[in-house]
Amino acid sequence: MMNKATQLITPIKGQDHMEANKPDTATRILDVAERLFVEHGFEATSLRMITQQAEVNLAAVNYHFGSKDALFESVFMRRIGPFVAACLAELDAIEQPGQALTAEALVTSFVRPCLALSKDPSRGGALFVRLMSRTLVENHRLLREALSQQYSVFVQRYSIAFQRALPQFESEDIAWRMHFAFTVMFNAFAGNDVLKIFGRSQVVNARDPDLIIKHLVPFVVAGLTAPI
Amino acid sequence: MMNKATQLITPIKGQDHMEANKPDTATRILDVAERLFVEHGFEATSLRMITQQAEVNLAAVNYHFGSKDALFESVFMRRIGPFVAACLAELDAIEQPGQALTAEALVTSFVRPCLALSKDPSRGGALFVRLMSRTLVENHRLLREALSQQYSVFVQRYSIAFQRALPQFESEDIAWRMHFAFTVMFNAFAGNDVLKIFGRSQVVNARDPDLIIKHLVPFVVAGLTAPI
DNA sequence: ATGACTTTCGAACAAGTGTTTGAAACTTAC
DNA sequence: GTAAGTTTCAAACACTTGTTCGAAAGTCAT
Repeated sequence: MMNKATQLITPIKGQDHMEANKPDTATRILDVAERLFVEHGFEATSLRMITQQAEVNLAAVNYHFGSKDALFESVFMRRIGPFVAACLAELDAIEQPGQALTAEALVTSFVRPCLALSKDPSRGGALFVRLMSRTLVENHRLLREALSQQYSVFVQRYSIAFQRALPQFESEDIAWRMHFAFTVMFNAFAGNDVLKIFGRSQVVNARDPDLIIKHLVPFVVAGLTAPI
Repeated sequence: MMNKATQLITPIKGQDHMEANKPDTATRILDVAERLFVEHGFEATSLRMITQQAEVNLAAVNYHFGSKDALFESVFMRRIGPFVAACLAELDAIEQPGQALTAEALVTSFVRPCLALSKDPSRGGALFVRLMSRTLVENHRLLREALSQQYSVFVQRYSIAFQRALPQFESEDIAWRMHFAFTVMFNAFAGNDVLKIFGRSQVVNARDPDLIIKHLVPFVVAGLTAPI
């Protein structure tokens, strides 16, 4: 099986006869798998669905990724790194020592990468946020442990930042409000419309990124800063 | 196959030799299925897992409910009716003509049935809210259509109520805020902790109903009533 | 006790699942 | 051109899935 080193080199290889700029086999599998995992969930997506739509052989998944579980991990890991990095970069920009740190700036620092993601199909578009929201409730055994160790810096950075931005509250209260804030932000970008389950929601386009931000930021900031 | 009429009568039947007050076969299936659907999701839960834990024969599911899809619908329908009724009753109580209608009262009218549910294992406990949050992202083909027609009254009642409680806002803004409010309320009671996916969350007991309400209500009310 | 239902049970069904294998095709370097 | 290495492919693997069926067991009114 192809190892990581060769995988990083292969993009430069031959591929002379341009066939509609068809991406790598592994990339095509990742793209299709990402979409299908979001649409139908992990369990309901079969490898045959993926390989057919990706126009690759069935065995290609196990050859390139090892197993279905490992494929899911690869799908997830391809996006999470850059996303977290983008958030931390935004944090760096607003955490300048002299500058005051507001809750709104913190909310925006998370919302902006979500917006950028939603508008850039080459980076998975809005799919990744939806994938995260699915992963959240599906409670994947593999990811929970793998991620919780690796990306705890994300929560730590935001926790410290929120402590600075909301010095009037105790840390337990802040933790709860962060919990609520990230919940609503994630689900808003994922387009999970709770009210649709009870009947036609009034929100006409719950997945329009600009509209989301316009309404989302004031809501979250107000919730975060409300007096206790 | 047993029809609905007989099903309503059967609870009165024999069952003389008390066997630890074991419930009906159909009820036992519903109870186990509800728990497993929440834990593992619809697709990842096999009929054999259900029938083994319920200590019934494999064919019992198809005999009593017809199919796995129909079983899921039954699991869901058993809870949704009483829950919606409880919310509407709360609404009735606070919508007295003379009385002023506040956003906080509306939030509480939804949160109280959630709390009652969480504390009453005989009605599914917190499981049902978690089931709803799973169903929400799993986007079940069956439920979306069945529910959207039947329970549109839920959304309509709350829409009208929120229009009354927040007359200073346009209906589009209210729709968005309702969208956010119900999103965070549902996920809070479902115990979906977004931050856990990135690392250890600071919220120690995100599933304690009383703690949820204490922190949730101020957050949501502030978000709903924030000036635009 | 008889007969009519209702419910349970074990066994089997066809279809779909993730994974493996070994040979073929392709690519690359000498 | 040859050989080594990489990638694709068709076929099969063992296994699980939801569903069906007919017989056995249980229930109940007469």
